[in-house]
Amino acid sequence: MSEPRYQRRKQDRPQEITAAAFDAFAENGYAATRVEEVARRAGVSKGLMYLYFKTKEELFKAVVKSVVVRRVDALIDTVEGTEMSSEAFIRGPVLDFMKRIPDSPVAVVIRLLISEGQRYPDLVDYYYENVVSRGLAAITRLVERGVERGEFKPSAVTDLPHLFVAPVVLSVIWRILFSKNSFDTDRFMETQINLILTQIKT
Amino acid sequence: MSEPRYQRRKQDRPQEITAAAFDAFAENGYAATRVEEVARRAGVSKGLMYLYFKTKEELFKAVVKSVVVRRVDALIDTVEGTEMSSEAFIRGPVLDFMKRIPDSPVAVVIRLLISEGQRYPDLVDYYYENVVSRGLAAITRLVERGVERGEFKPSAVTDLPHLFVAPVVLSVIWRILFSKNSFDTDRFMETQINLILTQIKT
Amino acid sequence: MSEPRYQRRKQDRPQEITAAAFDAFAENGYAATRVEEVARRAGVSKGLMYLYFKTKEELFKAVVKSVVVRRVDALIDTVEGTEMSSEAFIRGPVLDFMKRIPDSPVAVVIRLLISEGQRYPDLVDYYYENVVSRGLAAITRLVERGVERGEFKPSAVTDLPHLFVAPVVLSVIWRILFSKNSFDTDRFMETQINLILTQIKT
Amino acid sequence: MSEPRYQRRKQDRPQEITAAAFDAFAENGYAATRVEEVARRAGVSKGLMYLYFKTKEELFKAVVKSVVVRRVDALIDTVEGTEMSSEAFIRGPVLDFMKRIPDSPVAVVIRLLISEGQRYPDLVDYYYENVVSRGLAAITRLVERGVERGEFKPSAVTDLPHLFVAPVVLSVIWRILFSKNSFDTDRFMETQINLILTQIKT
DNA sequence: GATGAATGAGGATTCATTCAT
DNA sequence: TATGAATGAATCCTCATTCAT
Repeated sequence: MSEPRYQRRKQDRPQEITAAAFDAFAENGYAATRVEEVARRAGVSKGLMYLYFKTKEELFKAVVKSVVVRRVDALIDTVEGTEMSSEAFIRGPVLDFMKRIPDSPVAVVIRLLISEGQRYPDLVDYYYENVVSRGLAAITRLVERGVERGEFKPSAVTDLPHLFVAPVVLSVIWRILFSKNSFDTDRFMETQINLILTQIKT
Repeated sequence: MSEPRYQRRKQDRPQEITAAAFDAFAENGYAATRVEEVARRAGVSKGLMYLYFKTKEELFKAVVKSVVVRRVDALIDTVEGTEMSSEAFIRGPVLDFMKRIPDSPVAVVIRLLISEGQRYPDLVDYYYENVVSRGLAAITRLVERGVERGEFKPSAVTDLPHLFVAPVVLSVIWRILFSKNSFDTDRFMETQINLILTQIKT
Repeated sequence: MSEPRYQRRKQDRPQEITAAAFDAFAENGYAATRVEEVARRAGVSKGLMYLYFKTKEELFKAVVKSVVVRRVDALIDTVEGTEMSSEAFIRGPVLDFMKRIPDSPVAVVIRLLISEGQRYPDLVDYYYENVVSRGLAAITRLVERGVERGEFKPSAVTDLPHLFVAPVVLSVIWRILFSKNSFDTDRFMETQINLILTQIKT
Repeated sequence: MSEPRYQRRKQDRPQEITAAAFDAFAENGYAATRVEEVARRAGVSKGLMYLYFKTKEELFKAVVKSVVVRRVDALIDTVEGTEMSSEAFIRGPVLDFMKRIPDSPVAVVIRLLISEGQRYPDLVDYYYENVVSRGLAAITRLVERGVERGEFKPSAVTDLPHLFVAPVVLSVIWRILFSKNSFDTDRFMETQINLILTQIKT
């Protein structure tokens, strides 16, 4: 009947724990989440958590690092590999990717970084280097490729990939804070992309 | 350390305390700031603080509410009162206002809301209604006025004032997280405004 | 009827707490004594202890330092100030002092130092310099004075003040460990003093 | 780190574990030594340790009991068996034995007993009966034999074998606490033996 | 027998809040 | 009022001990 209350599952534990911690942090934030609560959600004892993560801080860092990275890499790879026109690529995969972010774990991580980042500068650095910097570089590359191919004309947009990202950031923050006053973030992003492309298309 | 400079008058106390709390929260976040630290900064005893604010939460709410509101109202009033063309108004006062936000207390409040907002929904509501909603309405009105006057053509921008705000939000978040990898947020906002105006101008 | 459960007695607290801690450490040793237990004995809350002593370790150090020092100084002063013959001084005040040690707080401190000293080398150094080294120097001085006065002949005892101290140390350890198999430590010390004096008297 | 060198034989396990525990306790004391650390040093799993010693306390008792006993017996036997004069025996084997104690495991056990003895009175009793009491009896017997043989005259020393032991105890404590301010404990013990023998020789 | 993953009671420490002065 | 000493619930973390494998 009852589950064995004692199971050896060394392989899966770290992920189970970070997953549980992710949920807990997402709901209550880092400071307000008790280690015991994470353990409970992971179906594990408090002590076991400390076998895998030396401190609550380390658990936090593991949680943050466990999210995102793969997704960015995937997108970056596609940029180079695709046969699509730059515009089609932006209106297609890039926009899709952007639209998914506000509902993805990324939004949670952004919230956590904003809340706790000041105390974990190395974590912020990690994120800047692995996600932000590479993401922006990918967009820049995409625009440059459009220029090289004669699809786009040179413009300020080339050094301001932030223009593409701005509506995503606003949408994420909006989702975090004002989910009950939602607005159509998809259309918002589409409109911004339109603005940009209209401007730079040859 | 920092002795109170003069004998403070009682009626200034609450503001002095919220100002001290604002600084402390700005530096360390809400959870990591001790009530005692706020008292020390305000040059006041812990006990006295509790005379003005019944709990740390209440102090937090007072801090958040103490920021921003006046500024938004001022801008909103100007929209109606001005003789300037809509474009000139946007490129002038509005853009100036936007540029100042990332270095203003607003950035701090945004950080605090993102960190702690989940636990204080009424505070988020307060902000939404008094700042966000009214700010966006003001932008919408501005664009509409441009349309009425024949300066702008009707477009999606009318119901997406968020387009104006997006670069501000990104800049704020950037300042909070990546201040050491700064980029030219002024030029960023100008470029976005350009994008929008180019599109909607008749 | 009931004692007020909340009393402001800033002046006395540190001593009350170290006194309570001394008793608790004496009974159970450092590691086995809970901070809460010390607080209970001091009639004080756990939290208050941390107002006066930042950690349990610091409390421990304060306890150790609170004992002994005055006594050693007093004896040392007397050595120089007295008119007594060296022999009379040794058989009188010195022997009395020695006899009292095994039942004094010093015995407790010695036990604590032996138990925990390895982890607090600075505390051991403190004791060596303030108690051991000065105590031995005082004895050496006493013997030298006897030689100068022609009461004693020069001998190995001059550089081995430890000979005077050895029975005290054994008595202390005995008291700590074998109090239920007590032996006459007073007579033991007298006999040792006799041995020494018989040997060095002119 | 330290791989077990050979496939150990089962019958050696308990001794290997107590030896490892002895080293660990010697370095860090009982309370500060983790069972896991002992297991690691013994090249054995934690679980296996609990097969041999039901609790950490039991292991501690085994460690304490594993030391010393044989040496005392050996010395006691020699007292009766020897052809040497009492003085020669004391200045020879006995003094040698004494000199070796401060650097021997006995010093560690003394420290452990002083630290933890209060909680393990049966262990202290065990030590008193098997080591202290018998050791002192052996010295008493030795002196008595000297008296019987006309080498020594009757004196207080007969019932104060502690006089022989005192410098050993001081040396042990000194070694434990002040090893960095070492002094010549060998000469110290010799001088004490000299004092005693000079006094009691016929 | 062995292992070491898993458990959870126990203990140090923090800090918002109270209240005697 | 004003103070800051005093309180104690809350929470992180450790480590002896157990037990599935």
